[in-house]
Amino acid sequence: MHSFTEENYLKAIYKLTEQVGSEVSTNAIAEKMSTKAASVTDMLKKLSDKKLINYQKYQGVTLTSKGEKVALSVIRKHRLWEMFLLEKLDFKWDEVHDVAEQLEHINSDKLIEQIDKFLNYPKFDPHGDPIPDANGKIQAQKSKSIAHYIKNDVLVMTGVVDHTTAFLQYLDKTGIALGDEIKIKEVVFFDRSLQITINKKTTVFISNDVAKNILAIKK
Amino acid sequence: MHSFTEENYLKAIYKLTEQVGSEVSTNAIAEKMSTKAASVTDMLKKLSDKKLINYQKYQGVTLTSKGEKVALSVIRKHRLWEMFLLEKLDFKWDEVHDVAEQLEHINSDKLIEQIDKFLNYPKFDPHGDPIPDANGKIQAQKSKSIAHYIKNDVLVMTGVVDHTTAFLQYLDKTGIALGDEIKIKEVVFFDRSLQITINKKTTVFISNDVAKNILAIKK
DNA sequence: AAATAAATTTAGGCTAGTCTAAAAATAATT
DNA sequence: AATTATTTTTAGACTAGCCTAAATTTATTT
Repeated sequence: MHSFTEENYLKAIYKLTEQVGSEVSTNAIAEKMSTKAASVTDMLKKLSDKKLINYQKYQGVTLTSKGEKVALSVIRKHRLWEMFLLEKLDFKWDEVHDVAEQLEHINSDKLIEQIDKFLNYPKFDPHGDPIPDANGKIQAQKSKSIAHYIKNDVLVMTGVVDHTTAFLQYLDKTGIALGDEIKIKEVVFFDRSLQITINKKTTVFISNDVAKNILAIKK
Repeated sequence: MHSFTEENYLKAIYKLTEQVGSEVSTNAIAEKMSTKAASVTDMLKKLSDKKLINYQKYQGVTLTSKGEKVALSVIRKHRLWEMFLLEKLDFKWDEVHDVAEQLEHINSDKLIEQIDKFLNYPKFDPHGDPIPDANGKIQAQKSKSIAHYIKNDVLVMTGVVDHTTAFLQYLDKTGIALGDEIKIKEVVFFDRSLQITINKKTTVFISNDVAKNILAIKK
């Protein structure tokens, strides 16, 4: 297997690649990993020897498909553990990250598949980020705030941007929950507030400020 | 915090101390840790510098109260995770150990307290071994097989020795489960079979062979 | 009590991952 | 195009944990 450190480098490279869309620089990795460029270079050589990254001196790096598979597996575990901590163990939003950073390196296929089952196979974590499946396949579309969608779009609520209890309570009261179907009935021109239908039943109005904090994907 | 390796050494020393009842030898630790005596000596120096063990060259080691606290915390986590895997994630007996060995090193007070709560604060793991509480306090008595007890003893069922599905199914059918009150009504002299009352309700007969595989403590 | 055997420690070396300081390569500026 | 600035890599060193081989201490026999 791969060491914790190797896994963390691969995850960092994956996420940086997502952001920049091309080769990732040594300095960018160093910053993300809170380490020094020289240390990164050492690790890049090792990962390259193991065929986990494509690396040529001074040219930046990309993941090989083998490396990407490892990264996606770590991300899958991270997101499922976050879900588990939040939903089953009453963790608060600001408490989950550090623990999930540790749990994501636990090596046991059975463990993570059972956690997945226990959570009833969620497709998105509550940040709206997609959870890769056991084969590393990832839902093509990423969640966007519902402020980005247009009239008549039919969506699935996948997460929130603002995780304060105040906001979560507002959602609760309004009757919007993870997994709900949301249809955009109307976009009010002058303030971009929305009229939406939840699960084909109730119809509510929400401000643009609220809309910006609700994540969804097209159904 | 302490490294995984340090935690594993402390746990090994704790368990060996339980077995031998006095100072633990370098060789015994080496064998338990599947490593070489020279490596153990190195680690003993480090643990001694950190005041986690009492160590004098050639004289064997004992844990300091600080070291014992760490060991008990690791054991607590190990036993709670085993419980969790077995009860909540449908793991089999032979599957839990390796994963619990990893999970026992996850560092988060909140995590382990929530797991404890989620399991409804078990006092014994299903081996019948006591689970230390959050302060490292451990139930004084260890579980013994009910074959050790005598007429009129009132017990709490804490675990099993034989974890085969065949035996577990037998217990299930007979109506004996973890946490049940078991009263020894009669010990048959010639074959040491038992008549027991479960939860003050049903009374059943079990052979000595079965009794030897059921763990309990005095109520 | 001396000699031998067993256990333990020291000495020196290895790998993974990190660091600082200096050298080399690439990018930006004049 | 030449110079300067930035980025990246190399060189050499450090710690944690591990190893083998040799030295030392303790235990056991004779």
